[in-house]
Amino acid sequence: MDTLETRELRYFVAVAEELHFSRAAERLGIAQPPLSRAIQQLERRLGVTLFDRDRRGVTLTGAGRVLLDEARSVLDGAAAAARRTRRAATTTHRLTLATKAGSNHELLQKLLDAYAAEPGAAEIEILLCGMGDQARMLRDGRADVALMQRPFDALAGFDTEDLLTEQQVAILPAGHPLAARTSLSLAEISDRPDLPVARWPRPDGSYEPGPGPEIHDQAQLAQLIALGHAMAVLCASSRSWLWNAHVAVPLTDAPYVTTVLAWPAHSRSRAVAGLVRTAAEL
Amino acid sequence: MDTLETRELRYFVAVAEELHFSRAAERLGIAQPPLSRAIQQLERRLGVTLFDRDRRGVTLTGAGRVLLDEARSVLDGAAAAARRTRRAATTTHRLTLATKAGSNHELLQKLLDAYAAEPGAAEIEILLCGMGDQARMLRDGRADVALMQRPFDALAGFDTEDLLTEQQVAILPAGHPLAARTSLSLAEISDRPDLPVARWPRPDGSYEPGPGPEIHDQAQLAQLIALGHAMAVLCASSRSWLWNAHVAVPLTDAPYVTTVLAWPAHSRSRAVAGLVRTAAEL
DNA sequence: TGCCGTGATACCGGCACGGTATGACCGCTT
DNA sequence: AAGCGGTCATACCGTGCCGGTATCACGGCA
Repeated sequence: MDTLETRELRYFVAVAEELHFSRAAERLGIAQPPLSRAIQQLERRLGVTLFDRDRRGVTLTGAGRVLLDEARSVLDGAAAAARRTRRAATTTHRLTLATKAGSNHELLQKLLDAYAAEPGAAEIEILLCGMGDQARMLRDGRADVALMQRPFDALAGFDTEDLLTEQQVAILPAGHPLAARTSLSLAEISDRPDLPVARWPRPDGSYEPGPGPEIHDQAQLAQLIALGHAMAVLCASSRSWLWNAHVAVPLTDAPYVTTVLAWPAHSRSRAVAGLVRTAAEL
Repeated sequence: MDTLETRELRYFVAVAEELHFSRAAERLGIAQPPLSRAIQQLERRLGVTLFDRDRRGVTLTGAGRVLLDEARSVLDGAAAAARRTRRAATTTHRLTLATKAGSNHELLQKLLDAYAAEPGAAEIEILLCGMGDQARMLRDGRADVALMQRPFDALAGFDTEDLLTEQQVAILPAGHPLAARTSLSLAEISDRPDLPVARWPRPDGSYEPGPGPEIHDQAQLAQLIALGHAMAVLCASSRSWLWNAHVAVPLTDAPYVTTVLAWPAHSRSRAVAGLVRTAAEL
């Protein structure tokens, strides 16, 4: 059973994405004939036809679609392997922890303090990233561990340790009528024309349609809420960065949010294991 | 940023496992000098020394240990990619579901029935495997989805959908004094010389030391319990295969067991997605 | 029916991979 | 201390694969 070479997978992905041999070859910086040959060779080795070369164009077969997913995943893994190895060599005994900027400050502080007290603890570097970038950082080897939130972040492919489960709260401008309440339901805060819910960007950078303002970072969100132009739903620990002009009201029927420590599933790093152990004992 | 070739990774893993260039070369079926050269080349390309070539032998550096994990994971991924692609080509529109033999019969039946009723449902092949083999089957591409149990099975690296959470029960021989109870605690059933807890094999095939009998499959377990030679702790749905000579008593303080549907994290197969959707609606 | 554009084929050259021979170095033995 | 066995590195060479150029086969289109 001969194993696939990453060169073949790179070539295959290029063709599968372009659905055009000449353009794919150009993108790869090689000529078209060698590319055709490489793909044929790959198909022969697998014993599977990956493309239908119809007149009027090239299309993926079912097996081709499967291989496209798989190949991307393998190539990402290989790139991550190189990056992680390089990082391990240069920044010895150092962990990079990715976290959403500004969230879960107390929890992070507690984790770092507890870990620092461990014997043989590694230095920890904090990598602040925006909305859901932690998964990418973890996947491509720029970070060793990350703080993420269930059910918001995509945890697929990672190993996790639950750290903290908390209620969600509505963040309102202090003067608003709802701000006086001691608790709220989702129905009460949705579709209010006077106070729309702010919209975060999705992983691909787009926004889902809706009345609320599009926001990019927490500072902007804080400002908008303080001005009375929007409200937001966040987890309870966000209270730590609220202004005087903000009020947090618990939401009784919103799903609970669990903050987890996540790391690549196959990681066997001693330092990661140590951090996870202290996290589990928090 | 040049990407690693799987050939280099294969060579590296061989040397890292043997810690001996000549033996590794023999295992790879090549001569020693080309292997030395390939490793040097890899080290140059990464800009990282992976081995300490000390007198009295070769040892892995820290970065080398990292790369060993990563390389194994990438190679496994590449092998799985080939296998999944081949399977996709030969067994069109067919899903392979791995599950522990005999467990969760009702749940599986319900899932299969519900899925079969979906329009455009794929055929489903059931792959019965022993203790925790599902993870391997899923990882190496022999299965598309699996039924697994939290917290028993290692779910790292998979995407999951919770199906059913249930209590654990103690399975006792009908005549035993404890069998008359309506509930039990873990403390009450542990370390009983008259009725030891049966021991399952671990993933590596070994058994942890203890007084109970070593068992291999469910039939054997059922027999031993019926004979009054052992007891076992299982999840409540195991009741479906109990004999008349067995009694199941709920355990009040044992952790709950969640049966989940698991699939490779990066899978985007239409058929898997369909099965997951129906599973989520159960 | 030319013409363009597509992917496939034919052929060739360079280079990287693998093989053989040998070197450098170390530890062990006598 | 010198010889020996063992290990990895170096030197050198041949070959096979990869990639390039030229060209073919074929379909769509004016």
